[in-house]
Amino acid sequence: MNKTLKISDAVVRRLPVYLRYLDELSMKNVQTVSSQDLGIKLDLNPAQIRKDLAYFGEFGKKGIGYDVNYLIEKIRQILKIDKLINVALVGAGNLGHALCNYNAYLKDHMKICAVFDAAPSKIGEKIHNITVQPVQELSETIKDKEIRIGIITVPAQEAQQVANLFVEAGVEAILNFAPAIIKVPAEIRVHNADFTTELQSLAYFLD
Amino acid sequence: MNKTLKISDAVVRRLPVYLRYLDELSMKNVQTVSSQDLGIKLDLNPAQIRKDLAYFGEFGKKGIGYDVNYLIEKIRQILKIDKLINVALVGAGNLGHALCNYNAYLKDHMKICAVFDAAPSKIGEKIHNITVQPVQELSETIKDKEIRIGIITVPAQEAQQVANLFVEAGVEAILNFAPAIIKVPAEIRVHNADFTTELQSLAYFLD
DNA sequence: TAGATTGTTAATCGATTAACAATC
DNA sequence: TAGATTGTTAATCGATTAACAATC
Repeated sequence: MNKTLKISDAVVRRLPVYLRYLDELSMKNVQTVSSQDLGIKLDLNPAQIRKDLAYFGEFGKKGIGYDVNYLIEKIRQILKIDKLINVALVGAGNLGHALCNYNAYLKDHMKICAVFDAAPSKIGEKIHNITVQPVQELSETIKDKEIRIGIITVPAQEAQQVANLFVEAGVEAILNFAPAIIKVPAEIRVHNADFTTELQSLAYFLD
Repeated sequence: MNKTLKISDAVVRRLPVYLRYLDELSMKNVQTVSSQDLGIKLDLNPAQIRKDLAYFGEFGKKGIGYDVNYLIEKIRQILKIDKLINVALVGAGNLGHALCNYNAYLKDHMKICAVFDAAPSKIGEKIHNITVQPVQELSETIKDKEIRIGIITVPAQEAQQVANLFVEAGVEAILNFAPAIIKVPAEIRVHNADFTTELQSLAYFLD
C-alpha cells in the first residue's frame, strides 16, 4: 500500500481499539480472528475494519482471517509503539497521579518517565518510582531522556504556558487534559482529552 | 429548525467547545462575537460554526454576529445543562478523585453528587463534601437523587459489571474511562474516554 | 448608505458500507 | 471441492466548505 497516502484520523483512532482487543485474544491463546468477529465485539462494520487494516498492508489470509499475534505486531509497528516511547507529564495533581498508574498497562511500549510541577510542595514527591521535578528542569530532562510526547494536566489557565515549554523542549506531540484550546506550531500534534466537554456533550443525548 | 432532524455527533461535540470559549468572553464582558472570531480562536471554519448553530435556531444577527450571553443561554438549553444534571461516579481511585475536582468548574449545570467503590477501605472516605458509598447502595441512591449520568473509573475488568449496575438503576448515559468496550442497551448512550487509546493514537503522528 | 456578517444552498470532499472476485 | 473470508472497487452516505442573497 501507498505509504504517502494520507490516513484519516478516524482510522488511526480505531487502531488502538483493535490492538486492545487483540491483546485480550492473545492472552486467551486465540490464534486467528476474522473481521466479522472483531466487528461484533467492537461494534464496528467488518468492511471498515478490513479497509482500515488494508491501508497499511495485507495482514490477513483469505478464507482464514487474521493471525492475532501477527496483527498485534503489525499494529504496534503502525502506531510506532513497537519501540519504547518516553512521555513526560506536567501537573502532579490527582489526574497526573491517575495517568501514572497506566504505566503498567502501557507496558514496554510507552512510559511516563518524568513528572513536573510548579508547586514547591509537590517537588520531590514520589509517584511510584518517579520523582516530581520542578518545571525549570523540564527542557533539560526532556532532551536527556529523549522524551517525545508531553501530557498536560495543569489547570486551564496554565495550559498554554506548559505547551510552550514542551514545544521549546522539542516534544513532537501533546495530549492536553486541560479545558483550554492550546496553540502550537502546525508540526506538533495535539489531542484534547477534556472531561468537561465529554460530559456536556453526553448530556445532549438525555431525553 | 426541524427538531426531528438528526444532528451528527461531530456537531454535538463542538457545542461544549463553543460554550467554554463563550464563557471566557462573557467573563471579559465581551458583548458580541462573530463566527469569524470564533473560528480563529477555536481553529474551525466559520461556515461550520454558523451551520452548527443554525441546526438549532437563528441565534445571530446579520451584520452584527452573536450576542455572547444569549448564545451561552441557548447552547446550555441545547445541551440540556440549563437545569442541574446529577452524575454518579464508581471508582474512588485517583481518577475518580480528579474528576470530582471538576465539580467547581461544572458549576450549577452538572454535579457529581455520589461516589461509589467496592473496596471496604474506601467506604466512608470524604471527597470534598461527598462520602464514598458501597456499590450495594448504588441503585437506591441513583433513584433517590435522580441521577441521570454514570461515570466509570474502575479497572477494565470491572467496567462491564458497573455498567450493568448503572443500566439497572436507570441511568440514561455513561461516560466510560476504563480501557474496555462495554455493552449496554441501544437506548443508553456511552462515550468512551480512554487515556491509553488517546496516547497510542498520538504516537502514530510521531515522525 | 456602505460594510459586515448571518443563514442557507450548492459544491466539494471524505468516510462508511455493500458487493464480489480472488483465494485460502 | 465447498465454505469462509480477505482485499478492493464501486456505491452510498454524511460532513465540511464555499458562495451569496438577505439584512442589520
